[in-house]
Amino acid sequence: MRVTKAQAQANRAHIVETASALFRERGYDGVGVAELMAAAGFTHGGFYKHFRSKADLMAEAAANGLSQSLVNSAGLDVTEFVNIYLSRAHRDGRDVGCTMAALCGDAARQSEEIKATFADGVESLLAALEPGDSPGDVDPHTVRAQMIDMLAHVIGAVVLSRACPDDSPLADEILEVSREKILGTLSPSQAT
Amino acid sequence: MRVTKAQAQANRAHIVETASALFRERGYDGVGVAELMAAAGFTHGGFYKHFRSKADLMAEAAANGLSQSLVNSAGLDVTEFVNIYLSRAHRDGRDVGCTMAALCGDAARQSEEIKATFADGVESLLAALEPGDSPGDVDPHTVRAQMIDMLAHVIGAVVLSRACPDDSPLADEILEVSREKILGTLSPSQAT
DNA sequence: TGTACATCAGTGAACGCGCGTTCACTGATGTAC
DNA sequence: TGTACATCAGTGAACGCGCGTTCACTGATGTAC
Repeated sequence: MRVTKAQAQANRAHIVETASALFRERGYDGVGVAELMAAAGFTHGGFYKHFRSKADLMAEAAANGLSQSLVNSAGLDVTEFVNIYLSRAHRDGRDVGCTMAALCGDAARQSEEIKATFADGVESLLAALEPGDSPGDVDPHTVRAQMIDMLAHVIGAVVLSRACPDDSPLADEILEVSREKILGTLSPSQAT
Repeated sequence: MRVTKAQAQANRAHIVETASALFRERGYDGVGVAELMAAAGFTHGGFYKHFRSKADLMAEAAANGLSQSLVNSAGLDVTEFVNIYLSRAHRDGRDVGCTMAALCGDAARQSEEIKATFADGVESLLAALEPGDSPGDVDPHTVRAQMIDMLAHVIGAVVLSRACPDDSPLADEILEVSREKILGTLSPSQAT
């Protein structure tokens, strides 16, 4: 039953990606090792040939998910980013969506290692986004503040919207209202 | 070992409050029935004399915690609310802080009943806060939109800040930047 | 290039443990007369 | 008001179950000669 080195490496990566999606959908406590390995197409025993513990995988899955978000949004104009982030599709697609939005509530209760991974994810995302056509303020300090605030804002809107019942008017209202307000903050003309 | 009807009722309320604090601190999956009852000063067997299941208690604890937030912030001017909400003290005191900020990430994966409880909590909070000295727009629709957006915004800031390592500069930066931005949005003069 | 042996990714049963829940029991409270 | 009995909040042992983790085993891959 031995497998090629390359194949083993690919299998490992596949497990990490499967875990990343499952954790986003059900939370760290909501997915067991056995279920996870089954979802990835393996039996659970082999898990410890790849990872020292479930906690190790959690950290790796977080890093993987965060860098995935990075890839998805690198070079995106802030306006595009906000529109995608606050779409119903993103809110309803937890497993393929932003790891921060899906797991930052859980991350707060996890190890310092995982929290550090999240903090790194925030910094990377800030660096990857294009500030867009801001008014005259190209002061890096101001731009960074604006980006941090924007990120907290969109995450809050998605997280709060997800906490409402499926198909509830309030869930959609939160998304729509926040999108308008945030875009208004970003564009040169201070629209409402 | 029987106990006065009034005492039993008080014990029940005490269990709900203990649960509300513990769930906020560790999440719904992070606290077991036995540990919870011990924290409230009882043995675990008696739990089912008060609640049909752990899920039932979760819903009740959520409702209790949300109405607690309501009491704490009823009649508060929005500016005061934001200042308190985005304080380090609130971020670091999960167990005594806002249930929405502590558990909305978890709520998204729970029953529709719990989600409905959260949605009700949002509506109640919106009704309880004083809009403050907004410019000229006393249009209820506009005020409501502003309040929803503000709520998503502060929750996002707290949740994201909590996902960063303890005492990390970024955690504090998120809080400070967001506070400035949000207060700027609320006050008549559009400060940065 | 071919043969002999070591390696190790993957398998599936088993481990101890803590979970949510049930149950027989206790004894003070509540109720009926 | 006093007595006899039913109720039921709280106790603590026990239940089945799924969890994270360990282990002996398999057999194709990798390596040494």
